[in-house]
Amino acid sequence: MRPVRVRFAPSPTGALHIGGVRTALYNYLLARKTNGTMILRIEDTDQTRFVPGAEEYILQSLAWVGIKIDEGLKEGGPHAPYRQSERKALYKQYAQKLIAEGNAYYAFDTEEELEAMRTRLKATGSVSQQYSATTRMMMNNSLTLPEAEVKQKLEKGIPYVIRLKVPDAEEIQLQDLIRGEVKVHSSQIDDKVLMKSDGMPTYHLANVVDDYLMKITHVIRGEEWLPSAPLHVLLYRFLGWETQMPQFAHLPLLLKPDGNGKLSKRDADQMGFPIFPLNWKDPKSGELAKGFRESGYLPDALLNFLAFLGWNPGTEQELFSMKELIQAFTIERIGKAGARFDIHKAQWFNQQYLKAKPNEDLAAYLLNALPKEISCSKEKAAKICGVLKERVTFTQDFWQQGKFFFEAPTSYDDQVITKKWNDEAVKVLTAYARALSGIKDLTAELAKSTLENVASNLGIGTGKILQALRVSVTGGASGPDLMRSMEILGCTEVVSRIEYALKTIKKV
RNA sequence: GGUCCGUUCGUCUAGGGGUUAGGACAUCAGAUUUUCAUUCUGGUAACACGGGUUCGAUUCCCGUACGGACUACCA
Repeated sequence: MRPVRVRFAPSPTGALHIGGVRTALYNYLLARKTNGTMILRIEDTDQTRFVPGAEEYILQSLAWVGIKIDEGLKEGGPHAPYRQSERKALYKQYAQKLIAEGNAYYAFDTEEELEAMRTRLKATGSVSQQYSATTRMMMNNSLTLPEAEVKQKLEKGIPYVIRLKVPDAEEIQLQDLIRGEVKVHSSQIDDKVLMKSDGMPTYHLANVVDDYLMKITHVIRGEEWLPSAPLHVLLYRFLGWETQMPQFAHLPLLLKPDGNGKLSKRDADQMGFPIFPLNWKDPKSGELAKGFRESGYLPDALLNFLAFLGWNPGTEQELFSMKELIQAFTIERIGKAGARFDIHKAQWFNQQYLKAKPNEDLAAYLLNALPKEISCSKEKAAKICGVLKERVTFTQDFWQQGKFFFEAPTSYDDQVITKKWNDEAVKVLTAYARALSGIKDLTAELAKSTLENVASNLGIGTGKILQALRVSVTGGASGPDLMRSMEILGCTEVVSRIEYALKTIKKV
């Protein structure tokens, strides 16, 4: 396949949600696979919805998951600027061209007039209340007004919008890479606003103009754009760019876990799991939405999970590195139906990735979570992660499950005490602590053999007192391999913990 | 309401005119294990429905149902 030029074009109206990350990912995979170019374009044509920090958030999110941009805000590129608000002046000429050629027109209708039109149409039982071929001649625009009056209004600075003059009876078809041929009758499309009264273009115009100017070859975006795709085709045609029109691929949506509607920003946290890559604090409401990163997910695990929501390689391999994804990815293998977002699968992926990581890498997560007053060497942290890695799902589990390595227990698991803390246990533990205190470098093997010796000397099976030993050393009823844990703790600490337990735990 | 898109185990999906409809997650059971977890083995579980086409449809076609998206001077 020839090198593609693809773009991810979010609007900075809030946190980038996970569906957007997947869209970015698919674009990125295709770009890398074909040795093409990944472009990031910020679609900030709606000034009323501008959210401070959103743009930076998008950048950081993409960086975190490992999607690298070739052309964009920070990277620059031959088609800069990559922020639509900074390209404002550019769009007008194209709108003007459309007007000059009779494919667009000025409209002066006020909000009230538009509303009146809709209610009037509704009252007459009309099936649609759109500004379209059937209604435009009843409205306040350059098609109905005398030329002089239009000119006068324009000169006087009366607010206006520019609308596309959609042909009234034409079958518009497009070839979608995922869905095949899609046909829509032009009568179903309304006379979309191209230029808003504030002088900004709408998405429809801006997106077509920029895709053309930036030489985009493939538009890969969410299915929510499918209904307006024919409109975009029309725009390409009127602008004389139809032969250079990019190919379209409309991705299946990411649905809520219950399948009821598309996964939306509002679902964050309410469902008990993140849907944003990073923590996001809404600057208006101050509400904090949890991110995947802060919830303990690894970026490559999240990416792997996301890649499989709507795409699959057709083999039975499930674990894919970014490199492998790039190699295996094809648009043909993207599915058509919406995919429900199932966090269980994401957790499983995370677990797999955590397990596969070298202990030294994992150590960072533990070190990071450590309270300031606790210090720990990298080597020790790596060791701890090593014994813990088979049992963690999230990065923060290393600290949560490994706390006992740093803090001697002050309370003990009740169930173990009632069930396993008996005379035999006390006898063995007392002897064990004594036996251990002579040892300098405690290893797991030595800890085990010493325990076996002590126990067998007393005629007691080790199995019977292991739980008691665990509870005295860790305070808990379950945890990683006890002998290896004791090796990490060191002999002195182990002995003191056992002695403290022996003193503290009173069996009634 | 209209337009468009979709529909294989609970979930993500493979498959495709003749298959014991495959895998993974989840779930259940058993095994291993010093606990819990891991791991291993096994089980439950799906082609939305109705018509065609065909010797034969889960697969192709048409309907219906259901779901979703869109229907803004939002993207």
